[in-house]
Amino acid sequence: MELAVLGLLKEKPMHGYELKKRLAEQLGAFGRFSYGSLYPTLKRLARNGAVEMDYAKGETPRRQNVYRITDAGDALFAQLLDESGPSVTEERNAFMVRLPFFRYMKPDTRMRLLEGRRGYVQLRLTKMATSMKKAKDKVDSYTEALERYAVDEAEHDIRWLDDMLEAERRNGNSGAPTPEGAR
Amino acid sequence: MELAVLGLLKEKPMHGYELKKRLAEQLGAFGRFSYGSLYPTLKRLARNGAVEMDYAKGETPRRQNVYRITDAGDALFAQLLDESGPSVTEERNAFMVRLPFFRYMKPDTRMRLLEGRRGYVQLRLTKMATSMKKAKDKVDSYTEALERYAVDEAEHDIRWLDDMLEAERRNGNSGAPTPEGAR
DNA sequence: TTCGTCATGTAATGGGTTACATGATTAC
DNA sequence: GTAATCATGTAACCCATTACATGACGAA
Repeated sequence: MELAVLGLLKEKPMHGYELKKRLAEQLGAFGRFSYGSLYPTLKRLARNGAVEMDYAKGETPRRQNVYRITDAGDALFAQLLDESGPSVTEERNAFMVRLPFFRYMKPDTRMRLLEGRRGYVQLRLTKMATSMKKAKDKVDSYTEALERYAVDEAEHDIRWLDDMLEAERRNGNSGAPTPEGAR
Repeated sequence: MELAVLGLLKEKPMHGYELKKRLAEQLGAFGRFSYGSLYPTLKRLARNGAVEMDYAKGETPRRQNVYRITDAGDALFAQLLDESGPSVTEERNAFMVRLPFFRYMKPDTRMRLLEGRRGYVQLRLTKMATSMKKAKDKVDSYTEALERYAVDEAEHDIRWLDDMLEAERRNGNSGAPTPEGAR
């Protein structure tokens, strides 16, 4: 959430309501963003100096409370992008929420995430194949539908990730040095 | 989490470790289940009398602490399945986690969920189409990839849900009465 | 004897969810 | 005038995440 808010504010200053709309529009498929978490997040970020409001301190206008990202906010955002650990590659939503901000990443962070996600999805696919062979015929139609869904999605994801990886290598010049034995 | 644990325990009594493995196997693609939430959940369920352990009270054996669902647990499970509100149709993972337990639902609860989810996905699809037309050409390739992913998924989901709905109507005899004008 | 995996938990921390509460402005 | 939507927040409650801590058992 913090990350998404900072990323959107990097584009341009906005007030909470607008932020909420942008979040719903762009990331609505990969997470829910309610006022109950948005405003506290904004408050927290303001407390830490990552964002600032444009109205004179002291007053609390009821309307259009615009937030602007600060240098500290920029730094925090960069750090959040860079620190992305296993939870980002293992949770689809966490991964997807970062996608619109890939352009702010260093090329090798991008590669790390894409490859990390691909590896994870591939691993899941293997595990699913194994466990489905074991439990074969013993599942009802709903579980079967779930399994089919999960397998289809994993295969689709891998194709999709491969496309992105290829595009990344084509123009991006990766960031990873040429592999050892490849000269 | 509670729901998933109860659902698995309905199949047969299990200890925590086994439960964790089953969760990872069947639902790993739609949520992460760690010991840090599993054991507290089990504890909570035990406190509320929804599950019971098989060892003599007082002792705490270090090994194979088997949990069994009680009648109260059955009731709680049924209630959780039936109460599924908007969050279940709006959050893919919440929906998917329920899928293996559809067979325990009343036919009309099943229909409600399937139709609810379909409606929600359809709505998202429409909204995405609108907002993409507005922001056309102004998005970078990563955002574009995200949008394509979201649209593809939504379309796939609708086909998948339609298949399930059709199957449901074919044999299930729905539970919904024949529509008014259809005689 | 050491590695993997079986097996069970706790503690702190933090953040999300739901529901509530309020009021201005715009369009019909 | 009234409904929709713009706009901002708070409070309580709960639960998930992460990291930590421990130890037995089986196989190599």
